Amino acid sequence: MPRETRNAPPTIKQVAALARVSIKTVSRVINGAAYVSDAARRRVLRVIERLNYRPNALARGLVTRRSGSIGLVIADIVNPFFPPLVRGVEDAAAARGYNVILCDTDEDAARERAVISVLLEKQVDGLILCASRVPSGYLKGLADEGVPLVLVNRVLAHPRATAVVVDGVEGGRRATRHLLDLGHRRIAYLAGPAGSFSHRSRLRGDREALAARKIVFDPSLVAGGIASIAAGRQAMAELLDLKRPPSAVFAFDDLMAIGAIEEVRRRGRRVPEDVAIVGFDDIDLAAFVDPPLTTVAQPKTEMGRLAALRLLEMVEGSSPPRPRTMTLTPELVIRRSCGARSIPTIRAPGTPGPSRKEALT
Amino acid sequence: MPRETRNAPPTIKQVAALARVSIKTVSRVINGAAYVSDAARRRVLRVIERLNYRPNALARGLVTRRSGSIGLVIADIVNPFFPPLVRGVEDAAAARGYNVILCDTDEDAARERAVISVLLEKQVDGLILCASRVPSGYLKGLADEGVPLVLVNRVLAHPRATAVVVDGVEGGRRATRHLLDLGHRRIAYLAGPAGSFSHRSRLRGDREALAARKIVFDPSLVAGGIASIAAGRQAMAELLDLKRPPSAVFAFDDLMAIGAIEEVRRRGRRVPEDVAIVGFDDIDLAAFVDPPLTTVAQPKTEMGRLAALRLLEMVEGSSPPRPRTMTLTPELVIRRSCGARSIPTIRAPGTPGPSRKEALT
DNA sequence: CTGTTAGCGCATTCAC
DNA sequence: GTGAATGCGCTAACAG
Repeated sequence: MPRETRNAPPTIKQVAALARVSIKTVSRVINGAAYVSDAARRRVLRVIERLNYRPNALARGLVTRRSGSIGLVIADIVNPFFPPLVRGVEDAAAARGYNVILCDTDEDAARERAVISVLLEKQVDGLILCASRVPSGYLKGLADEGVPLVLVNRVLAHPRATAVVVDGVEGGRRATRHLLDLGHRRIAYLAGPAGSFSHRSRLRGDREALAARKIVFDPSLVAGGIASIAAGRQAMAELLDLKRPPSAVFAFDDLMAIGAIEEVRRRGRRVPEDVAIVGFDDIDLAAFVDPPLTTVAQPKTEMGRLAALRLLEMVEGSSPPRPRTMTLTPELVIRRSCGARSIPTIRAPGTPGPSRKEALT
Repeated sequence: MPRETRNAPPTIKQVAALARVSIKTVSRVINGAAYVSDAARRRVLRVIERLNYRPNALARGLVTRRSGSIGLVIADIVNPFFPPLVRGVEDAAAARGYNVILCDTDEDAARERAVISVLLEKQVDGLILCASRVPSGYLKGLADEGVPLVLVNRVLAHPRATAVVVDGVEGGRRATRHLLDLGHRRIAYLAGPAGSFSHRSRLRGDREALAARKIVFDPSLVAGGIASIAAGRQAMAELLDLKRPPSAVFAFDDLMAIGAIEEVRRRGRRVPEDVAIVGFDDIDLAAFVDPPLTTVAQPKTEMGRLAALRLLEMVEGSSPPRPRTMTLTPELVIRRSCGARSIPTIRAPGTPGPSRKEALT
């Protein structure tokens, strides 16, 4: 029997009345705690069933100071890097009875602050921040307030903040070293967003690998600044227009690497014969582009899972889990965009999963 | 000055005290409504700033009966079909001040019921259900309760339910007709999940197109049942093992189509020369696989946007918007997996955007 | 094992 | 223009 407006949902009071018990008893059977006589419990359950009663989580949260929701802040769910990560946190959260409120920022610091603010008003029990672009001071302020906080791929020097990062420096080193091992000497870097912590560390790894081989870093071999296919294409174009174009490029992420491949081929040149390309992330697409992309894989789902697990430890436990920063080591996945001896079949996306290593902070 | 535990956040009461006004006045300046003297407002604002006060949305929701959150239920965020859709609803929701709580069901009806239940406990203001697998009766029950409900790619005969669907029958017709126009007569169908409404309509479109050309539908030319690359590969294998294998296949979605391409090539045969393949969805990957996939495009972001807009109309307005079912027409994107005269350059993903048509219900 | 009494933080009648 | 009182639906002490 449909009615005109949203029906007033049944309350715990009505359930109690119909079951002829006190409110508290109903509360007890709902929360499973304490002892309730079997008879009473059965009556209550029957009424709950009949009324289709659902406890109001807002009311509950108001008193318990727990909303049962966590906030997940990412750059953009359409960026293929994020779905696996989101899924990882969702699954871990759901397993412990939490929901996730998802917010995209497009890497805009102002929007990030705004969504964090709203999330906090909604009384989320904690926050997972990916691709965070707000100043450290702001983040420390949150941590000082006592907001459980987990950062992904960014660290924060604060006793109450926690992070899950994959070692971007090492990833950059491995990428560039791979190119060096293949004989390349003019290796370009397709830069990610200037404000990005990941970008900085990958670039650092790149320079370290170069330095280790006594190759001087050439700043003219850096182009880009936005992580997208289009930007990768554009940056590659600039590089190709150089008097002495690079023979290889290490891209901030797979999206840029794919754009770079497109641009190289658009000009009638070949990958990897004319230009070798390494990406970063190992998004699903990477295995399917032509040629399949050699890339530094991040364990995305695992990162999400770990971030959620650590966050919930902070929420439910007392002190932040140790080590405060959990560092995972990324792995080079060799496919065909570099001309190295490649594995025979296309690697199924997400199969091997990079190794994991914890580092103290 | 960090403390050990989460600080007790400031309340409206403290703000009122420090600003030397009543609670109500604070409430007024926060909600922007009613008149407040400039002096009082300024004082309040200053205190809010100083205390870093954030109104407690749970408490507010308890009294207003509005949580400011909507529930978004999808199959799996890792399936490339969903991110653009999710982004569409997120953006539309954010623009009106709503957050979205995301839940994956993996197309499991029991899990779907469970997440819906939790979402309702959290007092979401409405629900967007994609890839819904629960019985219609259950959905009608929700609608009867007065829960604002928008279904995506599924319809529900109920005066208070609303839907955004892309015409799967027409999509199927276009896909198969395209193959027929290319001269194919043995056209297989890679089936999606049996419980899927999208699957049923696409299959129907396929059969209608066949019938229109007086071709008898051959049930042995149907394989599959799961929407994934692996399942597509598997199903294609079965088809290829037939005494009389098909010369073309229409796949339930792009993932299956990509799996099919892989299997065909694994056997040393070519796409489209030996087997022509059409997919459905136009996920980003489709433009990048080799050969680029001809597919029936769904306007994913737009679907999400419309779903959110309609939901919020129901939430904030009185009656469900008309037409109750909004039908979008999908468009065939011709690339190279069918051997048709294809467009010269790779179509940038998501560029043209299928046409839109509303249909009354 | 069970009921009674207080609020949680806020918005909302009313008066003033 | 503003304030005091009431309750949203629920949990948490405490008795009993």
